[in-house]
Amino acid sequence: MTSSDNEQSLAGPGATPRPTLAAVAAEAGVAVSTASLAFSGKGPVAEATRAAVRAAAERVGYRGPDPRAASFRTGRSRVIGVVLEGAVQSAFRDPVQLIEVDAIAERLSEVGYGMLLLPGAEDDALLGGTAMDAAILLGCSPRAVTAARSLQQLSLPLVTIDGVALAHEEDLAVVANLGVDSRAASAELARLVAAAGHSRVAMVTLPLGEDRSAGAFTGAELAAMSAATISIATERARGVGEVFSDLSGWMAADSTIADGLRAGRALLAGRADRAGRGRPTAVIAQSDLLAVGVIRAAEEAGLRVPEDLSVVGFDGVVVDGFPEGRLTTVRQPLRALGLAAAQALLAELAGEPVALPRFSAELVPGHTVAPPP
Amino acid sequence: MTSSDNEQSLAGPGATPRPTLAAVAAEAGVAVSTASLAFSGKGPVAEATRAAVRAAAERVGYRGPDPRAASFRTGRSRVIGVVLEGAVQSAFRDPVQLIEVDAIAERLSEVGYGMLLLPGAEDDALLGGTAMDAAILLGCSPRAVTAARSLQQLSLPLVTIDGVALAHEEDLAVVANLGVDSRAASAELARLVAAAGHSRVAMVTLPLGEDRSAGAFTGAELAAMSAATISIATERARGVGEVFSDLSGWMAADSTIADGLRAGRALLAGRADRAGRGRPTAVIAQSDLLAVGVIRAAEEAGLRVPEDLSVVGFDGVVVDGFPEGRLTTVRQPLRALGLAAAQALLAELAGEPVALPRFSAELVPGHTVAPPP
DNA sequence: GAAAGCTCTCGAATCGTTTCGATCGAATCG
DNA sequence: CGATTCGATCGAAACGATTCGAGAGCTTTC
Repeated sequence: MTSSDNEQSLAGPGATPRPTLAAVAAEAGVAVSTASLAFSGKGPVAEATRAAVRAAAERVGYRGPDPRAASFRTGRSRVIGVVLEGAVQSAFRDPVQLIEVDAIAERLSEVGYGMLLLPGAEDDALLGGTAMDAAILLGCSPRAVTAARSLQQLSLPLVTIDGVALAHEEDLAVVANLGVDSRAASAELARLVAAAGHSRVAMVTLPLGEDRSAGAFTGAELAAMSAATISIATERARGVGEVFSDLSGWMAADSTIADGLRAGRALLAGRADRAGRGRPTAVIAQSDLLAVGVIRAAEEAGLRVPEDLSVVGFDGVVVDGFPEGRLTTVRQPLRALGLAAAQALLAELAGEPVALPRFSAELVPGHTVAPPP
Repeated sequence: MTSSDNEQSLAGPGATPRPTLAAVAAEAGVAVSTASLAFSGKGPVAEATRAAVRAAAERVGYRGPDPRAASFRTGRSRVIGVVLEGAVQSAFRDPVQLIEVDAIAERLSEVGYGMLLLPGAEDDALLGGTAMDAAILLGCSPRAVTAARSLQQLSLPLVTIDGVALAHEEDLAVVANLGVDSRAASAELARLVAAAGHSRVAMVTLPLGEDRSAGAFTGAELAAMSAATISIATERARGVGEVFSDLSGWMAADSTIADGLRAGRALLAGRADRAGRGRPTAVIAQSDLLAVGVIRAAEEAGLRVPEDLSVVGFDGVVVDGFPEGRLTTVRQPLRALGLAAAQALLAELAGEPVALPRFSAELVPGHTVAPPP
């Protein structure tokens, strides 16, 4: 093929109008209502009639009910919206969201539902402008709260994953807020680090609030931010805080290896940190990607992991180019979370009670924690 | 938040029905048709009336026309489908598709269109079951051809990106087949490698056909496969073939760093390849991810790039953890391709002529090619 | 043999919006 | 001042499916 076959599609005037159920009914010599019943297999229809309708449909080239008409009549469009935190690109650079969305798509397509991907843009016009039956919100940015309100006004069933900020909005009636107990899982990891004997520990966090600018923080600064905001990052920080108080560290702008590398370089630079302590012997990162970045920084600095530096992550995802199972982390049941989110909405739409399992993170011991040198 | 607040949404019986335009019209004391005109801003409506209608809408809590009803009436649902090759996860692990989809989403959301993500599953039920106005097909798997036929039957405008296989299906009337000239770009890279003096060159290809099992191939095998199939991989192989005939190499199962690493290990194992030649001095990889994997394999084997081994890629994407601009490759205008695909469909839907720019790949010289040792 | 109970089919209403043609009043023009 | 035009508004007709209640033709039962 060459660059761009500017092939004018001349489908305009010659386009045959899509055959309707009325045409099928006429062809089969039955009423439209009967044709509908026969085709959908809902009502009591004689086998002969059913066959006749099917044959007629075949003859006139009927390919099933027009989804637009059907969704108008039934009030259901068989589409579920997934509101991302930001652009598609940034959302899907993160394996966590990627796995969740994949699981959602999988479950939805099993039952013939479509997935409408909604970049969490500033503009909520899309939310009201396209038909959907329910929505899943990923993450817990302030934007998600806005989106949730808009969607709520349209009285759409809502489910969030990791929507900690939304869970605290009293007036939002949400079907479910899914997610593991980030705080407990973080505490568990922190205890593991403490048990190995570390005391000079630094933390690499996800963005703590709206402000996405990266940089170092002291324990006091972290405490102030944690008090003011509710987010996944502050939840996890609180968990670590149960074990290590007054931790300083670095806030990353995003959950990427590159950000982790930057964080690692800053933390391992050798000079004392802003609180006056020496180089940390352990780093608690709030995501696996960040942790891998920190490990890369350690290697750059000639430090061995875990002999010279212990590192833990969070999420339990497979990081490209990093041996699976090596990193000490906790594994979130991301696929299960995605499936459950989809399932919860499908049940809600079907009018069935929504039964939600409990989700918990599982410790992955790995090989990146050892006693301090 | 704890694991799973099983918060029963009791919105069922108490749910207020969505206010309709009729309610607004009644409140404002005008006809429904006038209310529609006033609200949409289409017809000639007196300023006073418009204001009255807006005020009435505000009072009754009208939040714009029901998208289902509107799309039923107009026959447009303001949704465009994007058919992926496989699961969401595998499609979006590839930065190439990720950037394209991101660009599509961006353009669509600018004009208030939604993006329906359709995993290219075996089942085409979804394609006919949910309302969309047009579709974009990514990649050129055999599955895409099937999907294209289904969508064509629904007389939906179609655009492909890198749909070389589809471009050769005579009976498919497609608005546009977008993509750079992969063959020419590959030839350009191959000439660059040849100019550096290489003759023992191996190729790492993307899956050549339906068969996705990885493994080594000889020149003859490659020729046979190229003759039998049309795909991005065979196109690029042909381009390289213009410069180096009878190239052997390795077919990767997927465009990932891990697959590139595997390929590199196999090719650099030191023993002669199946055609009896020694270790290659240059590797032409069909994607940047594969190329980075090969470079990692070279490092593992203690080879320096480019001093001991030259490596080129394809795509021009930023690979996490690899310095931007270092890899010798060609850059595809991926964002532009995505934007153009969306734009082409929007124009087609608007009945405007579709003007497509020419897309060409741009050589990124990089620093991974040098004369053979 | 009539009443009751089936199974199958049908007609009609309905969903909420957009759009087309008609109408009505006021302003413009000759 | 009457004829014409134009802008603003309205009523009604779609769009295509689903669904409900009614009824037609059976068979079963007393």
